[in-house]
Amino acid sequence: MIGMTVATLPTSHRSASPRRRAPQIIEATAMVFAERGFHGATTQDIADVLGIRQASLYYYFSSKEAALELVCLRGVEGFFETGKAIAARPESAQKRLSLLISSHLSPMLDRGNFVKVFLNERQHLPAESRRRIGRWSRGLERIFEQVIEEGVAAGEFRAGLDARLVTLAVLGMCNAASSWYLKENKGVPAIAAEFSNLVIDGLAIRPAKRRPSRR
Amino acid sequence: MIGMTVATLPTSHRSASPRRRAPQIIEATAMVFAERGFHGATTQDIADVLGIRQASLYYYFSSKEAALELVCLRGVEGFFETGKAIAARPESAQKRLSLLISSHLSPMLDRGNFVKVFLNERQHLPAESRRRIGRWSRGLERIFEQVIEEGVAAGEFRAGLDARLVTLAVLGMCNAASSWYLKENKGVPAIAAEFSNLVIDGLAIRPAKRRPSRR
DNA sequence: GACTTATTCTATAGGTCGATAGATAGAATT
DNA sequence: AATTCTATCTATCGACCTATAGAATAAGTC
Repeated sequence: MIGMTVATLPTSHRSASPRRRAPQIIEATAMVFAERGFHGATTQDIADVLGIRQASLYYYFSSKEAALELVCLRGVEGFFETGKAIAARPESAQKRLSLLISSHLSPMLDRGNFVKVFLNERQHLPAESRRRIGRWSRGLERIFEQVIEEGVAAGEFRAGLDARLVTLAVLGMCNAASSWYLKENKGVPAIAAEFSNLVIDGLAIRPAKRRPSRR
Repeated sequence: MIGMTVATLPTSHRSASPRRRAPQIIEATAMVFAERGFHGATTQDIADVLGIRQASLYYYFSSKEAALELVCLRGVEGFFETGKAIAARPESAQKRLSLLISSHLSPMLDRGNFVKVFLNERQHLPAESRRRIGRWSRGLERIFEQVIEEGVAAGEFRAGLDARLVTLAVLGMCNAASSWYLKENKGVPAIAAEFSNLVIDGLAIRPAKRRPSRR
């Protein structure tokens, strides 16, 4: 009664744990979708990776599209919430934008395939979930946009910049990382640092950085 | 004899002009591939756009993959040559990088679908043409990388930056435009200008560019 | 107007893929 | 030991899709 095995919290009311392998199945699905694209991948490909029969997959998802939805959801979860939390911090826009970039890149590390599938294959989701996820996506864009606008208002960033275009630039830059992260041998922190420097300070050398040393 | 119709230059030695509609067919193909992806699109979809029968397409290309190759080739042609010419100019690295960005964005205007298909679907090309096109792609990356390195060597750009990461950032930023160019209502020159400013100068206000206003 | 070439059509073969149905083996529960 | 549940299997259906073959039409050309 005190709990013999570690994790047997009675999820509902009976039996052990259904679909124990679900995480593994979805991981393999993400990998295959990332590699070949949704329509380019077959359920047979996924089954091969797992060493089970094609039909057995349907114990874990009801359709190929449903599997895509699962993968995409794990590809986006957290982004918005984290972004919102960062944007609300009482720090400078520069600092917050750096943090946004960094937090946008870090999921590449442990869920790169999920993110990649979300970015490249979300267009193939059934209409309803595509719209739902699209709404989320626009929300994240707005977070970036707002921080940038606040930076302008606070006198930190150049006046006259197009916050929308800058947002699209920064997101495009970060999202592209999903396509080369595995090939290039760069750590997420290094990428985040380089991107932040680029976005905040640009490439050109500053005449004077931390101390307007006079003159 | 002086030329009744406008364009009847005798292409080889006999008859009129074979495959007159080829440009139109390839355009429709690019559009459909851009919209649904290579595997998501069917040859029937393409035929529907053109108002002809599915089988009639095979008068213009020998296979669906061959059609993809045609589209991808038109999606990349010119990029490398133009880039090389710009890199060789006797101007500052700043100026050349700006020009590279601008020329990398401009094909979005008239061949957006081709570029988009190249960027998103080239992975589905048959092995040989994929490698060939991949080699080209790496060449363009090297052009950006070199201009950036030259900028560092010339003292125009920050020392210590990772030219590879900056290249990937800039290309990612530019390439992303292919996915939002039609939705957003921004002209190519405006995008190019904003991106150049971002990359060269960053977002932050310069402490003192031309006149250190005091303090 | 007969001939030739260019373009599109009809019909269909052949293959692949997603999905369903029902059986089975093993584990857990009673 | 009997029963229930979990996970996977075998077998297969129907739909869809690429590609081919060959007929039919359109558009000049002699």
